[in-house]
Amino acid sequence: MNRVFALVDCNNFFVSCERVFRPDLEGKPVVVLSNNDGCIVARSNEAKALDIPMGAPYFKWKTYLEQHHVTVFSTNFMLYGDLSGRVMDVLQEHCSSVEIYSIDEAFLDLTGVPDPVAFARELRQTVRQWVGIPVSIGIAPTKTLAKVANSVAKKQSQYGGVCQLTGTASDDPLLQTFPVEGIWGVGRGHATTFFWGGVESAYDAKYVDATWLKEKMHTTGLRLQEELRGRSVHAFHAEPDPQKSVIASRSFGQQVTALSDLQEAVATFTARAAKKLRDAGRTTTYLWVYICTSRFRSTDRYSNGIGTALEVPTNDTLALSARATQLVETIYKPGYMYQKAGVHMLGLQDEAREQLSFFMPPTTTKQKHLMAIMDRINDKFGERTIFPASTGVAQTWKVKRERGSPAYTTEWKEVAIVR
DNA sequence: TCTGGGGTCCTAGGACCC
DNA sequence: TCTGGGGTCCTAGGACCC
Repeated sequence: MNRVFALVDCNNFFVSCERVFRPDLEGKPVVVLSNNDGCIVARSNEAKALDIPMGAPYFKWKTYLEQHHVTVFSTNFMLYGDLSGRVMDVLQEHCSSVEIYSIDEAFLDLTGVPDPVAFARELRQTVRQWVGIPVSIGIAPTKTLAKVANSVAKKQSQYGGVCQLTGTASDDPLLQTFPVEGIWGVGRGHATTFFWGGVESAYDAKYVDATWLKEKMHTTGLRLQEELRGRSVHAFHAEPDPQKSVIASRSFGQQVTALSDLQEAVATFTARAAKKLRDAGRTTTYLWVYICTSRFRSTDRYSNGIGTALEVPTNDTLALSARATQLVETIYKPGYMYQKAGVHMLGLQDEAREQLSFFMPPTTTKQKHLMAIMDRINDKFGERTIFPASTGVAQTWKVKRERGSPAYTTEWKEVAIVR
């Protein structure tokens, strides 16, 4: 039996989240900035109509935004995460098989649903009513086609937010109008390859010679084509795979030069990543640290990273911070204006599967207990209520966030007040 | 002055072993 | 002086995603 997938995608998600609490901004241009107020990462349709590009640096567009009375928000991840959870709850309530794909997207397995389009229309209404977030839904026998259908549903109002593709030749007229670079999995590199091969539309990619495709894009290309032809290659994962890595990194609010500042920042990011590990019940076996100057400056650039395999898998903040600050010291070069630092933890394992080493003692019960207490306090009273001294007190490198909306749903002191 | 952050997957190439 | 080939594991880096 043919599978039927749906892709539910929130429209302009971060902007829609802000509008839930600012209904006066409905119909008006709104953008949301990335961390550090660096880039524009979400735009309302009205902002898109003003030709404000995705990823544009804020400082370059500030004047233009003011001139056109665009409302600007700093990023508010607590709010977006919370509303995302509420959207996913609604989806899970109406469908038994949901794969959460990102903060604003989920695949549903609608195989066996008698009228998927009618189902999707109703679901769309429900999410809008219950959570206040508008969504678009694409339906198809493969994930790639569901993505295409979703994109069409979002951009062409005559579809009313729901579009279905079948995986047969009846898709072809629509695929002819769909640019190849809009396909899921086609980025800049593959788009260039397609361009030189004369492949312009999704239709062209569907019927292009498979030998050529394999030579140029290897299995990635072949899989993409299979999916466009209606044969499902990308499996549906109702249960998420265990996470394989965690990253914590930030650009600094202002550039720093001192080793001690970098170590403080790296210790802070390490603490954040280690907390993620503990929350997920995972440990890490490999720690990687990097520091770099701004990639936009033309001179005096420096970037370097270094990693180390850990003798004993751990998620202990103190142990990891100590290693991380040592590593920073080995790659630090004085005289540079550092802009960013980060920590990657790789080779994650299940916490329960503790491996003993001949050379090092296992993480002691005492250390685990300390971490548990620290987490409990910080979960209850807010991040960094208590923290290791290595992560610093002044944090001169801390991010900038000048136009933030309140944490309406996750902080009692900031809940919306009805007048 | 000011340009995001967190992930996954794939491939190439080196090290090492037999 | 002559100097193989195949397999596996690891890491780095590219490409892509949201």
